[in-house]
Amino acid sequence: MKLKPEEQLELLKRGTAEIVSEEELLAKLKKAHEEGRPLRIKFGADPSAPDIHLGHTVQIRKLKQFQDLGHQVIFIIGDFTGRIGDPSGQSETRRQLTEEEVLENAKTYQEQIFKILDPDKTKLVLNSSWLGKLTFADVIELSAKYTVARMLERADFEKRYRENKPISIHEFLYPLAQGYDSVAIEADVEIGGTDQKFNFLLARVLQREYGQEAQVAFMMPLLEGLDGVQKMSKSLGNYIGINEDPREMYGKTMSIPDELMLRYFELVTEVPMQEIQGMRRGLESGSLHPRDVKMRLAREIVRLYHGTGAAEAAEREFVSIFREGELPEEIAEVILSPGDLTNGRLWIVQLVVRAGMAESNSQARRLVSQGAVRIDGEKVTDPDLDFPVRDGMVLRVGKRNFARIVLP
RNA sequence: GGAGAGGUACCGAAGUCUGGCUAAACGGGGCAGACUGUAAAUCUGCUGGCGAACGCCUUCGCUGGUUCAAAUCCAGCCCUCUCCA
Repeated sequence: MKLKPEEQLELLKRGTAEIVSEEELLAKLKKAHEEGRPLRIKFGADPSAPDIHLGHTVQIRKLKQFQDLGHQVIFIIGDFTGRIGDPSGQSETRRQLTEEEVLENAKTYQEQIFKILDPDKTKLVLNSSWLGKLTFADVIELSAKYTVARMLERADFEKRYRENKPISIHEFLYPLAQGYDSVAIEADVEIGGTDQKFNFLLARVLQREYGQEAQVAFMMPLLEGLDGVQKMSKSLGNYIGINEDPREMYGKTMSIPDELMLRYFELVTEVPMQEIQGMRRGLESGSLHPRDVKMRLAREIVRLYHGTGAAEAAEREFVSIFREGELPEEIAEVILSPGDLTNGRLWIVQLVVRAGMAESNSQARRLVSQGAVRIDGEKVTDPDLDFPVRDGMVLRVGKRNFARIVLP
């Protein structure tokens, strides 16, 4: 596909938070077009978290878009910078990963990103391959190119400085190292979240210092997670992973706040903008039910990672469980051993724990007394009850946790 | 190097002077229930462990001490911040 630079720019602008600058990007696109060479699109990934979720895909899909327009993606695994730890708020210096771990993670990354990216237009590299070679003198030279005052412009540094929280010297090296990556690979464009703006801009300064043309900083919004407030992240547990089970994916999508639906459509699906605008109007006028729009969203998302069949199946099951109160088609089995039972009975609290639905007896006890526990649809509220166990009975805790109890 | 402030549960933050009534106020977050569309808003309950408990065990930076009793008093150590040099 060979689109005109102006048309490329128009497509690429979808969903972006900020581009520094559009003019520069257009100029680069034009130059690439004329010279018949692809732009080098940089993307840096954290080496320690190879579990890709929808939040990551906002950026990865953008990379894909560049690829579709004929450009080259340089996917950097930040194994070296990972040792420093991105100074985002309170994050601490991370444990240094072993080489094996890094390679293992890199492999996992590949498996996941190539669900979206085109392997032929993706170059996967480790930044230790150049950062690891810098001498102390090189590092001094590098750090001489930026000042403390400018470093403190970075929001989280500034905040911590103002709040009298510790900032370690080595944290200053992180943006420098990341910027040096751009120099090392001669990046034309760097894509990432808005939280990376400072680092991206710093890279521009460094590239010029090292005699290169500055990269375009291409910032995508950070996708809010299931809670609708905080950014999607694994540690907050508000994420939808692209490797998740279709049903989970579908269900999780249905639980996002309504206000986020259109944003999700724009950022994590391939639905054309025009259609999304149509949905917006439909929602505003009331001709579309928010629930139906969200179901479409859930379908789209599942389809991208599991295919149309799985998406439809997930939807059917969702409707049957949550609208019609049926049981899921597949229920995880919990196998009890004869020794667990006394006269064919098991303490209800212990049953919940054994099914992995509570971490302690106390927690399970609370769940029972709060009415969260059902067996074969019957609510059990007495935490002292010794329940007669039947093979194949279904335990339900809360809205979404099911287990089939199996006796050997 | 000197002076001062501080380290409390998932997070924030009281409590420390005047030891016990403190598994530790309050807020946030989380979980569960009601209502729903596994949405939002709202209301309610729970939010260290132990097969009842006003019972026992573990928990207020670490280690030790005083005491019948310590988050609270004492000593040493570790860590953070501020000001001075």
